[in-house]
Amino acid sequence: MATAASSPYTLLNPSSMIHADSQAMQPASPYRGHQKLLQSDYLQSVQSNGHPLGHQWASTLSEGSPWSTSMEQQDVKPGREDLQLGIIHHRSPHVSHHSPHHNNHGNHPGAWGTPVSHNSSITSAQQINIYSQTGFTVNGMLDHGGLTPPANPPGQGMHPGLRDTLSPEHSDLGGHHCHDHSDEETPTSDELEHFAKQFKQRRIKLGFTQADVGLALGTLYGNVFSQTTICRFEALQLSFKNMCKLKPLLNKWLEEADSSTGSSSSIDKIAAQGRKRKKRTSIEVSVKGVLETHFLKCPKPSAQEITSLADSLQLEKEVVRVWFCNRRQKEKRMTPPGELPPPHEGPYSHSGSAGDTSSCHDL
DNA sequence: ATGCATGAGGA
DNA sequence: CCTCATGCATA
Repeated sequence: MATAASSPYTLLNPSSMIHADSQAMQPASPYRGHQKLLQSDYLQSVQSNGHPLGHQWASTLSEGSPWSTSMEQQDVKPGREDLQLGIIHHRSPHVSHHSPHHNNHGNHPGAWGTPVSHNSSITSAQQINIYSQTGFTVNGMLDHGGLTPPANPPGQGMHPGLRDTLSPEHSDLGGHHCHDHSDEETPTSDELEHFAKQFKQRRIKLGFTQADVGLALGTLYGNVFSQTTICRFEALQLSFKNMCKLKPLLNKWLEEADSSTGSSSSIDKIAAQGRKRKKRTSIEVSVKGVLETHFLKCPKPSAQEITSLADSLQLEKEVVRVWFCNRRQKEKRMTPPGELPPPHEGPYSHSGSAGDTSSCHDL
């Protein structure tokens, strides 16, 4: 049960509540140009390492990483809200200094496929940093009754169109570069991985949960994050860009948490999104299998294919479409700490010929 | 920790 | 429609 007719929304027009407007319909290749490119992209990556994009994230097993096996740390919260009473008052003298060692795993810059050389997001992040440094600590910010508006949407400042195409040469455009900040330029995958690992450890050490951190970020910088996001960050399950964006924030939090051992987490409940969320549809394993099979054949099925697929699987079209979207995202993120090496071959059905139109057929 | 979902932005 | 960042709900 709980398949197609499980959602209460199914009673109505599934699309009536969403946005069933007739939008501009597009032929077939909306993105990178040609599907062929896409396909080769996928195939290439898969063939390269066995996993897409060939991210070598989990290649850091050199130093007995404590974050793999059975490291179970869920809720070790000593009482963050009541933390004002019996708090952990043991701050480490100096534990924060990462060794400037990098480049060891044969990792090349931009291992994530999309080397974002310079993100405006980073820049904006730095802006908020200085902003928050205006002079109030965690304790000092408790008077947020009036809610001091950071008044700056940090996450919105990034434009996905900044693809650096030139090498780091001495290109003088107009003579404008006068920034001498500490660092946080563009962390490498290696740095990110290390940071994530350290972050997790310290977080646990301090007795904070992932959710706590998410909320703290909100009170500190105005950007709330959920447990999910923090979790994904620690697990390196975000895109490179996303990781880069979050790192400065989390780093700042670390500093704060470290310095203010007697901090009081103020919980801000600004949740007011009266949005009815659709019940999570549970897709049966067998159905998932079918979907995965199709995904291997064609990661980006057309609307028509989705429709027919949904029909045969007795699922809503939206569900199937979303499933594919999520699947693609999953493939895109970096290799999870789980392990890499599946010596297997993913897609066993190579179209073979060189003159493949790269169009998904088969119906 | 993850699966399905929403939404903004983009071509 | 897609990608991408993010999160509720859940296993």
